Amino acid sequence: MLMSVKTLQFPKDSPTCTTPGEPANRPACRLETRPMMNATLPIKIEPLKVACSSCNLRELCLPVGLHSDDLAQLDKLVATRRQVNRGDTLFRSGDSFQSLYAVRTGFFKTCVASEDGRDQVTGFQMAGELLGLDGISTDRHSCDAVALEDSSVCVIPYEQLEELSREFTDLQRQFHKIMSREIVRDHGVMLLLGSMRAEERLAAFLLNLTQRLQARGFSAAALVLRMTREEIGSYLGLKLETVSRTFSKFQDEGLLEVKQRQLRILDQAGLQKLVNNTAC
Amino acid sequence: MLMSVKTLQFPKDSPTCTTPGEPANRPACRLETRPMMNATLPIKIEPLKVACSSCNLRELCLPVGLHSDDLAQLDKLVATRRQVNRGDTLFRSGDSFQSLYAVRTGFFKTCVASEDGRDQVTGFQMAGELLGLDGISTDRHSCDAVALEDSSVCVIPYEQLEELSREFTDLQRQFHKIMSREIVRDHGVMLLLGSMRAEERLAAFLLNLTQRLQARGFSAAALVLRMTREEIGSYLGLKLETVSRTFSKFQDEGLLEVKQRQLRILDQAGLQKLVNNTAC
DNA sequence: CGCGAGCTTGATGCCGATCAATGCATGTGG
DNA sequence: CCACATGCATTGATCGGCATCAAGCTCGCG
Repeated sequence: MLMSVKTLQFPKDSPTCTTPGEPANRPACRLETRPMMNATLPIKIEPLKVACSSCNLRELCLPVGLHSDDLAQLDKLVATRRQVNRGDTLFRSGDSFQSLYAVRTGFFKTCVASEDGRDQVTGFQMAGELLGLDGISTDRHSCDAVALEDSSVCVIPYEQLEELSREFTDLQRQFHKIMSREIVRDHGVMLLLGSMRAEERLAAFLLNLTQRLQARGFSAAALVLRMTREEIGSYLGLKLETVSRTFSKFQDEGLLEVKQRQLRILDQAGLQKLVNNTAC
Repeated sequence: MLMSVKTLQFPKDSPTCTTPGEPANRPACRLETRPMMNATLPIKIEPLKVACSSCNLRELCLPVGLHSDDLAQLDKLVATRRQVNRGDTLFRSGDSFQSLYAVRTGFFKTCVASEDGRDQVTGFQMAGELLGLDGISTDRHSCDAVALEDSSVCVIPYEQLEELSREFTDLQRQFHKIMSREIVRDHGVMLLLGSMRAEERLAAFLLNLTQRLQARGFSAAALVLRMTREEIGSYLGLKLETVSRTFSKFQDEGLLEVKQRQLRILDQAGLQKLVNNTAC
């Protein structure tokens, strides 16, 4: 979240994707209220044939900028999908690292934990975003990835990705850009956590969220939060009460309409101002 | 800084390097007090032949795990050094991205800025650490890298690195690990900024610093800070007064001996306890 | 209907920010 | 060499934003 922060509102890299418009968060992201179970059921591996070349996320995901030859190769690599139900983990800290995952549908959070129990949400991932980059460093994952709604991911075996990217320059380049972008994003979050006040943090968070939804063809104005106040708070370095109060404040000021997890952005410019006009 | 935080004190990846021992921060890192000038003088490019294969940092830097063939290739790639004097910038946010840099001697900080002027130190880099990974994502740097003492870096032309890493699996792997490690480190900093109190932050910071110095053969007990209280504060999301007060508190408690920038760690275990025992 | 998870809202207190003064080391110019 | 300026660090006094503690509320579900 939060690219270089200079570009909070208009990330340079947001792919071109026409935005259909209003109908509040499309039903595509369904949030049926099902029991939130953390039980680790036997993992469903669905060897459904999925072709990157025909995926409607290809302009957002790993294949960005690849030509048909390369894409055909990538199709061979990304052969399986995996379904992850709400509340289930895709991987946990300590798990051995084998694959990266591209979110196909659904929504995830990643979080790290310190041994004394505290944990910190380090990001929220939606369609087209990659999960698991943390695992490359030590061949073990260093965070948990948890589905916040029923989701499916494309499995990208890492060894094979390395192999393929030795052959295809464009794929190599794209992969490196994705890793670098994650680093830049993280720096933006550090800036947020290190120097912004509660209102600014929440405003920045909301703007970032709507941008990313918009890039995926959703309305920029209406959205449904996939995460709890506590998860937002963890991500932003705030307590859930503060998040809640700040939502209420924004509502009082006419910036937002808040009904539990249903949000409507009424004054985007007003939110943007909050992020910029700090001290003054 | 701050790897996965689980491993704050003993990072798995710290290379084996015998530690010579006591003599307080070796004079190698000299800090002659020269005028702190920010003027951008004509950049000195020193085409000194530097061989990774004979560099005493090769067990800490990009060459980790490479065999002699690969190393010979890397030597061709990394042909130039660049001197960066204290206060000068190696690169700035917005500069076009061409190369990565490996710190050879000296000490750097990197910082990002929001357009309203605030800025945030995102890291401190010492010998063997890589600078510039942020630039890959957009072909422009997204942060400033500033030398905190007279330093020299090895210039690693990025295009050539990509090329070479297509040829040499080990180099590719090592490079990916370095990027991933940076991501993991960033997550650790987020945990710190999002959930720790001032004392814990400073303790974690000091422990991390001494670890890294130790990995480079310096004493774990005595060190000279290369950065100001304000820079430490920026990195840790605190004000300089808080940093100063916390140093004093640690001193009162017998954990440290603080004399301006000269530090002596008196009770490492005590600091470690602070990081773990939070709310407890 | 009643339970529970998640959300809202109020009252209070504390940690760290802010404001301000002083100290200390270094460098400069008379 | 001293007086002074400058940059950085320390320390105190005060203030405020957010955490904490504590009720209630809402909504979906068994």
